[in-house]
Amino acid sequence: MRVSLKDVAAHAGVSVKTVSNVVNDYPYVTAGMRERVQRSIDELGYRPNLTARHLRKGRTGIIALALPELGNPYFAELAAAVIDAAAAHDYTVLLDHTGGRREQEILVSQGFRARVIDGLIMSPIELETQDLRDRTEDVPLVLLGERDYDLPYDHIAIDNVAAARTAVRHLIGLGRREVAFIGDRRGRSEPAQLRVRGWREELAAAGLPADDGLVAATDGWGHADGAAAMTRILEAGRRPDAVFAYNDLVAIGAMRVLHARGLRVPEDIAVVGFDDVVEGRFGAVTLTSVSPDKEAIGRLAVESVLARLGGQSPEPRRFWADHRLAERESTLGRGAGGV
Amino acid sequence: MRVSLKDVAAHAGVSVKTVSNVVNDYPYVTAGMRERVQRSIDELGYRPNLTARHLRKGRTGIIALALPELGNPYFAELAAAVIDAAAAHDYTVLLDHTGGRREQEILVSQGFRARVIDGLIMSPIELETQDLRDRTEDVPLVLLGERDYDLPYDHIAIDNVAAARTAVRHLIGLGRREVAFIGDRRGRSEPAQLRVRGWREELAAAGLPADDGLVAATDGWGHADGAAAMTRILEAGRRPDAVFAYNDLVAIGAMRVLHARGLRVPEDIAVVGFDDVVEGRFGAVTLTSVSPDKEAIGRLAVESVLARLGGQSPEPRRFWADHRLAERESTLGRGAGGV
DNA sequence: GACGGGCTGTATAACGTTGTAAACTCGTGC
DNA sequence: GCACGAGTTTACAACGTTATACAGCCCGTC
Repeated sequence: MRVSLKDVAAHAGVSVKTVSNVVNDYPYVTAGMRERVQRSIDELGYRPNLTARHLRKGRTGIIALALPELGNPYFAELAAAVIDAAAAHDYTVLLDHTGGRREQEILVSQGFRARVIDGLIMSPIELETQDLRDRTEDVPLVLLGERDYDLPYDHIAIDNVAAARTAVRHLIGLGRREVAFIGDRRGRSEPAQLRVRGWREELAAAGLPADDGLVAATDGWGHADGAAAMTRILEAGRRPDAVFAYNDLVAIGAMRVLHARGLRVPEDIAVVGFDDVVEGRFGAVTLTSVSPDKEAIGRLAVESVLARLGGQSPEPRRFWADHRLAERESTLGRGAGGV
Repeated sequence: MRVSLKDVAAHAGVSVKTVSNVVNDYPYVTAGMRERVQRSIDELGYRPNLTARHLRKGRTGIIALALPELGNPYFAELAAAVIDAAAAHDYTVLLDHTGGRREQEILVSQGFRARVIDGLIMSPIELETQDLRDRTEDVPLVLLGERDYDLPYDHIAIDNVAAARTAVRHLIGLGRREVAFIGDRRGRSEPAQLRVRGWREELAAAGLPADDGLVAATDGWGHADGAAAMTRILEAGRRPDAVFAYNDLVAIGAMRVLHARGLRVPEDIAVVGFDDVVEGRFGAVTLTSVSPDKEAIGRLAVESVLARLGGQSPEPRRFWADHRLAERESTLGRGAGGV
């Protein structure tokens, strides 16, 4: 069995609480006593049992981060940001993946990790407002990604409509007139809808028609989905001169198809992605992408969830993280580009 | 405050233990009693406190997985495999990232998560044998990735030398004679050394010289490292006809440079990567790669660590997971290829 | 020289759960 | 009518920790 406070106390000939005091840097311990206890601690190799400590304290020091897809580097990079932000507050992150499936998202939001976590940060894909309304769990929850949940939860997002408009404006600025959108999900995803809306608004602002034949829906948001959607557009006889993709993976999948069919990026078709993942910086054609401030998102998420730990319920807030457009070869006009 | 067994017991007018028995499906509970207690549980919305349960039971139901880099899709995909395998045993995975830094790896192996996890699966990069010998923590540890630690820990790996030989043999089979290796780390990484050894052995077996000028060291194993190393080789005036990269990211970074300099893959230079990440299947030129059986690795890792949970210490074992060569365009010979 | 007050250390009781063992409730057999 | 045992429920202790409250001690003060 392992060494507990009791063992150390016996070894040093003091009370359990005194050892605890030394461990916790309680001020009223004489130097001599501190040293004597410390020696026993070192000798026996004592290390505190966090489970017990947290049972007593009511906190575990762990927050969960539920993401739809670890394989998507955007989420991996976001996870790194959250982990770092949590570490700055001495918190550890328990990573979950939901696969973006509603079933699983409900389970997680209902806290099937019951009581082992202090808070939950979740990036939902299919979760519905009603699912959250039904939530009984009292562990603080913070949502990532823009959704119009009208619910008392903090929310960290970037302005998807504005970001999409930035991307489309950039394409139009290159002289493109037929801009396709790849990665809609037929109403099952709010972020996708918002990006489509931004696409539509910006086209309208430029006096261009928003052609629904150029909006391609996908099942998921991986490389293969982008490739399939691009193929579908081309085989329908359409030949847009620009593509705005839901995310970088979709964009890269689409570019793969363009390349395979001999269409040049950006000369024939310019492409803009979303997320600014590292992968987009190393293809044969580097990818222009909307770049959300992942560090800010991670930091805000951790801070929001920790702020609610005390049990206080401040007004639910919506935080907007910044984004910018990282311009690269896939939309190269007269110059610019690079990594 | 939250609902505890005590509250439910009071509400139902029974003892705490009876409620516990109902919760745990203890067989000797009458149907009537079970129903009555269950009603109270539902009414009060009771949910067990895992911290307390685990303090009592000595297990937390959590295993940690320490990986060097979440941003590398190989590790993300591996993590998914581990999470799935753990879920099959009702275990949850706590994900750590060490950044591949020795300092951090030591910390993790020494269990700074002290007592909150039942076991640890770790994929070390810089960790030394001595660091593990100094390990005092008694949480079961399983190592991923091939290292020649002569230590009593289970080990899951693929045969790196054999895998590297397969890759190089494939290149030689295409008629290539000058095969570069990109991604050595000057003795600081055992897997890299083993892959270099495989490269060397296979060249020797084919009667070809192993030219050290064609072995490029890198600082890390990301896209940028591959790009930098490839640039160095070319600027040294070398022009190999094939490249075997430490992993896919390095390979993709190298291909980016080749493309930028107008060298064609595979016509001028064939490329083989390692890990078979999804990203490699969607570049302009799809990437041939050594494909480790990630599901098997995840499953074996979880099973090994759980097997040691009881405190028994069976002989440390070394498990070999399978690998195969996934052939794609970057080594296209006379036919073949595809996704 | 008794008294008050700041400094140290300790005994005890929790936190919420489950294992152990004992106690209670029946129906059955003699 | 009573012992017996199988079935059911309970009291208690324990997991390892920390909060609370208190008991000494030393010191300076009146």
